[in-house]
Amino acid sequence: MTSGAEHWIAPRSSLRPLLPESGLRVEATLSLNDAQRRAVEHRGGALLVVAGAGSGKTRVLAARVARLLADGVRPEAVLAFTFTNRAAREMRERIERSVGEAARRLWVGTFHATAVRILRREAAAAGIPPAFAIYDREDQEGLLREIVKRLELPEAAFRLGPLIARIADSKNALVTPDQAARAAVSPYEKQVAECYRLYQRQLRENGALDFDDLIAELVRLLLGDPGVAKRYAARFEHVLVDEYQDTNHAQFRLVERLSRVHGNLFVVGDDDQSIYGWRGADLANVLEFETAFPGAEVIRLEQNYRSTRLILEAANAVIAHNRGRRAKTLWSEREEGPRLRFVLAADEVDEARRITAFLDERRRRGGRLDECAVLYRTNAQSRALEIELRARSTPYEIVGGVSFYQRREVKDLLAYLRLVANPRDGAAFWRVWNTPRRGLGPAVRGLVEARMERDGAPVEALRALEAGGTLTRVARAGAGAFLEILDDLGRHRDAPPDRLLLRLLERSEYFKTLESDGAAADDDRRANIEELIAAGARVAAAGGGLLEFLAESSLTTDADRLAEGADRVLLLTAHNAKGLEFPAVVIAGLEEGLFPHANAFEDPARMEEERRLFYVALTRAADEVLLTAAAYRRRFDGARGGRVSRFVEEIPSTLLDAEELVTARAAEGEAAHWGGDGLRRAGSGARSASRAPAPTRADPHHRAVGREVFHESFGRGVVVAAEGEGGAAKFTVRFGGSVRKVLGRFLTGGDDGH
DNA sequence: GAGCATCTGATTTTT
DNA sequence: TCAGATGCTC
Repeated sequence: MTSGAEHWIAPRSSLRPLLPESGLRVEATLSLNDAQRRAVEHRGGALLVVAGAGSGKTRVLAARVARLLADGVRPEAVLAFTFTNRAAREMRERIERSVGEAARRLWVGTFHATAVRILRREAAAAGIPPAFAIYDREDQEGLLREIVKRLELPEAAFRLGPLIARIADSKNALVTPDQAARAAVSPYEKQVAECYRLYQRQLRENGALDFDDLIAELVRLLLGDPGVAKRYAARFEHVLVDEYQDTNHAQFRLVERLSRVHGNLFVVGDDDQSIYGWRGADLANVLEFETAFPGAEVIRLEQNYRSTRLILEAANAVIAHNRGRRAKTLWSEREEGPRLRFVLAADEVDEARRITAFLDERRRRGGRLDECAVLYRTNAQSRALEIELRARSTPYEIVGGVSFYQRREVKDLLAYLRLVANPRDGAAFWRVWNTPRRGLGPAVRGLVEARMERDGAPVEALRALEAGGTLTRVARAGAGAFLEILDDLGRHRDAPPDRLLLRLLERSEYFKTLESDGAAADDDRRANIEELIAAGARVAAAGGGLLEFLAESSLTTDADRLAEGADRVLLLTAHNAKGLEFPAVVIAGLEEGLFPHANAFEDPARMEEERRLFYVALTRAADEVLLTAAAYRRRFDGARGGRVSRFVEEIPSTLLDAEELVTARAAEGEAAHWGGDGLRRAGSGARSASRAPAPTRADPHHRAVGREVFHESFGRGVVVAAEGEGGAAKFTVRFGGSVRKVLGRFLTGGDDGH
């Protein structure tokens, strides 16, 4: 088990960090600056390292661990928490480079992976099945959908998303269903608490834990079982935490419990990079570190080794607008570098075009695509970019979105394996009991559910029904076929996961279901299945089995699958970009309502988090930054125009090279009409004056785009888009700082075509 | 029970 | 715009 467990915490060999920092090749401790060295050589006790962006925190963490080992600390006495597998992998690799083999015996992993590792060992004490399933978002939704239905709650008021978020909040705060019920005041809160209670019962019956349970159950175990708690706290002489600003209350308690015997707690964090408040991250863990751990010391790392001075200045200026932070100012010894560029595009298509043009231009200067990343606030923004990049044959790779392990075919196959590991896993059972089709539907489902009252596991309930005489001939045959597959797999449960998958494919004739779909989609699916098999083989090669494979599939995200080598631009959310760096960074969609997102408008604390997110995005850049916004953007509910993001305005104009979309008409000398709030800076940049006319498109209506028009109440404006014919024609017009959709007949001037 | 048409809600971020 | 859920028909 131990060697297997190592695997899913450890890196997959084919993956490498995207861009090793330049100082990396130098032997770790040789090149440390004074503050870094003080951190690495800290005598022990609690230490908070406030590490600004690009200040070499990963290096410090790795050097710290290497130092501990050099001082004679046993590797298995060192526990290091990270938030992403990528960070865990990187840390382990760095340590391995300086200390070699011993690094493998360290406990380095994400909070969740480490929690799984401990919970599997201590399942009996924790009162959970050792082969517990790990439920993802989809599984959670499945359970809660049933519960909302059963309680006959109004679906509109009890949407799954907010419901899951509330339950997660409770778990992150270590609040049990009972406590939630007692604390509930409003009828709504009471019903949420009831959902939570039933949900938790369902999880138990399924032998499953959700993500938040992994941490919460471990904390509960450590708090409730002094024996176990003492064993682990005594074992880990040194506890380290990366990205400490992202810890929530449950994680704080976990860290606090585990470090209490030896008191050697080494945490690294940057309050300015806290971007997971919505996931329960509590900035107080950083801001009040010395209170929580009396006698704790604090060391600041403020020298940035990544970005040019201008980029850093811009980032400092923006983040200075936040109040709740530990004051610090990053500085760099690097050159000044070019100014940051800002482009206002007409719409998201134009924006994508400008970004592609930027990439092309950079390539002409000799740059490589894999030095570039396009960052955005929401995954949906990738679509317009993709279309344009594809049209221009510019290679790209999207990180995030629908991840590999969420693909239908992958989840289907994994559901079979989940059932082999844990027959009580209802979510997995209902997912595949009739996939591929075998004549089992709602009628039989009712029978199975009734029978489950007695037999518990759905697999056993179905078996009982099949053996009995109640099923129709078709259903009976279907049930028999399904059970046969599960039994067969069960007999080979100890086989390597890839063998198990191959056996499953053969038995279930899963490929046959693919043939009914379109050929292209089929090829995709086949490729995914092959990749899944390869993943299984990798786990097997590392000594892991079924459980390790399933854990890996649950705890691995798309961001962890970044491969190096290919020369392509990376498309990813700002959240996903944390911890990465690139010579050139594009931040797209810088509009009020998008970045910062509209949901943060009413809440100053959330607005500060948006700003931190922008700060994170900006500080990913080493040499070059392009900021883009679209005057109007198509959304699922129609066209929407906005103002340029306040974050752009917070960058001192001396650092900004503002290149704006100027219409054909305006180029003749009336650029002022684009001068809305965020756009006032026309002319501050060297190349702002004469841009090409607004983009033309095949659609004839777009002849109006770029025209200057007049509206009775809104005044003068410029058309950014048009649709419809004649009197029904609608125009999207930018009036000063705002963009509105208006009917053509209310417009005058320059509008000859309609 | 399967397959098709229609409707609806979603888009904030993820271990 | 689109994917998934729901409802209807065979």
